[in-house]
Amino acid sequence: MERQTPVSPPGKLKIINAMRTLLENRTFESLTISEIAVTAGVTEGLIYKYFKDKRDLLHHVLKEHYQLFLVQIERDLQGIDGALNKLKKIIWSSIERYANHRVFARIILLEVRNSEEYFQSEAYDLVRRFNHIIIDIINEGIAAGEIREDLPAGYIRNAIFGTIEHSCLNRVIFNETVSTNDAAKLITDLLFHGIKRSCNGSLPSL
Amino acid sequence: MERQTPVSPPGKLKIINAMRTLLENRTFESLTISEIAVTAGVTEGLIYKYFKDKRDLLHHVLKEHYQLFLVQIERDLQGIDGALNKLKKIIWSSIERYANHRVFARIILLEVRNSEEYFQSEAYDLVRRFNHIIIDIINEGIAAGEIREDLPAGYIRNAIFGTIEHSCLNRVIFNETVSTNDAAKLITDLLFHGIKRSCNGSLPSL
DNA sequence: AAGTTTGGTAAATAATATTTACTTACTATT
DNA sequence: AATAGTAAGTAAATATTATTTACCAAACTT
Repeated sequence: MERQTPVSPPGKLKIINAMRTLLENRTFESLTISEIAVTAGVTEGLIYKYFKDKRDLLHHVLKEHYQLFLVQIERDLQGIDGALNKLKKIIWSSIERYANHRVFARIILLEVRNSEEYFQSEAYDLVRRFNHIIIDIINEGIAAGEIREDLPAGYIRNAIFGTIEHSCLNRVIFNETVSTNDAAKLITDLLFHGIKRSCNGSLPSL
Repeated sequence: MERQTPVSPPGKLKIINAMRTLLENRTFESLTISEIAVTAGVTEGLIYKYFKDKRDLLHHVLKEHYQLFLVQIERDLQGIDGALNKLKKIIWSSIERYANHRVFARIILLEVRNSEEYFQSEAYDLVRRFNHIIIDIINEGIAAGEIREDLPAGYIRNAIFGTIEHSCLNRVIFNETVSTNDAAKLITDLLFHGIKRSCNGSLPSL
């Protein structure tokens, strides 16, 4: 028995593409199934053949985005040595992603988290995988003496992502534009050296 | 012409209380207007007399919560000198609030941000006011030489709230329980001194 | 060639947010 | 005291929209 290449039927692809297109200018909640169906050129019923409900369709689109992002991140990290250097790169990549994919920034930061199903979805599985990557790097840094050992790795991860997300949130909500490089540099510096003024605080060696 | 004390009619109060009660165990989206009306002991129509829509009712409940929180914060800060000490207290108060008001933590962190109206609501006005307080403290700290002057105040604020919110998010989603004091201490230490291991990093003087 | 799966349609259903038209009671004014 | 006006509240109608159901046709299996 050969394994069939599970190529998606055209209708399914059209639905997914329509969803992505509509999300470009519209909020998830404001989209109606009928609208999605019309844009995709299929009937409403077909959407429910391939997706459990409207949210499930969103999660699918999001999952595809995360898949690309994870590939990109793995690639970005190649050839970089040292936990702090890796974290620095991850911070940059994350900010760059939010800046260049405003739609997904909006969805991820604002629109998807208010359903319990999201945290059970395959999309969120990929978020977990990403988290693991970070935690591993942090632990590597602690073991190597690069990162303080008196802070739990989970808190460090929360600080990194909390800071990034909160910073990007303002950009999403109020449509501000900031240079990715500047933001990444500032956030890295802040998280690595802290906000307190001290003997070595203002001269980041990195 | 005397100014009338604008005392809320009983129906309105019943609606607000019903909403608060229902939110205790239920997610906002899952609540129906009819359910809220039945719980409040009023008819559905009355809800629309006092609130523009379901969301507006949520924003009202949230606003009342923020009002109490702001009063509490102002009080918490009294008698504390030094920007870093004030920030430390604010971090503690914020974490304490999320820990002791899990319902509002859920609403604020997950359920309310996916509507544009929220960012125009009176509830969000109070968030802005809170933000101003923080920014002022940060600038005070920079002026006094307590806080690094090469980091924009906005980024510092984002780091503080991003870290707090991200940390509390995990607790809300996965129902973890962590001691407020421990979390506050760790987060403060992390933000003040950074994650990088350095000569003075592991011996916080605060 | 018969049976079964797959891609797809079209209309019915059901849930539920919101509106409308209407009552009743109170408050102020002359 | 009569009346106009307003605020609190009701009950039912409406309208939107997600979701389900029943059905069709082509393709694939054996």
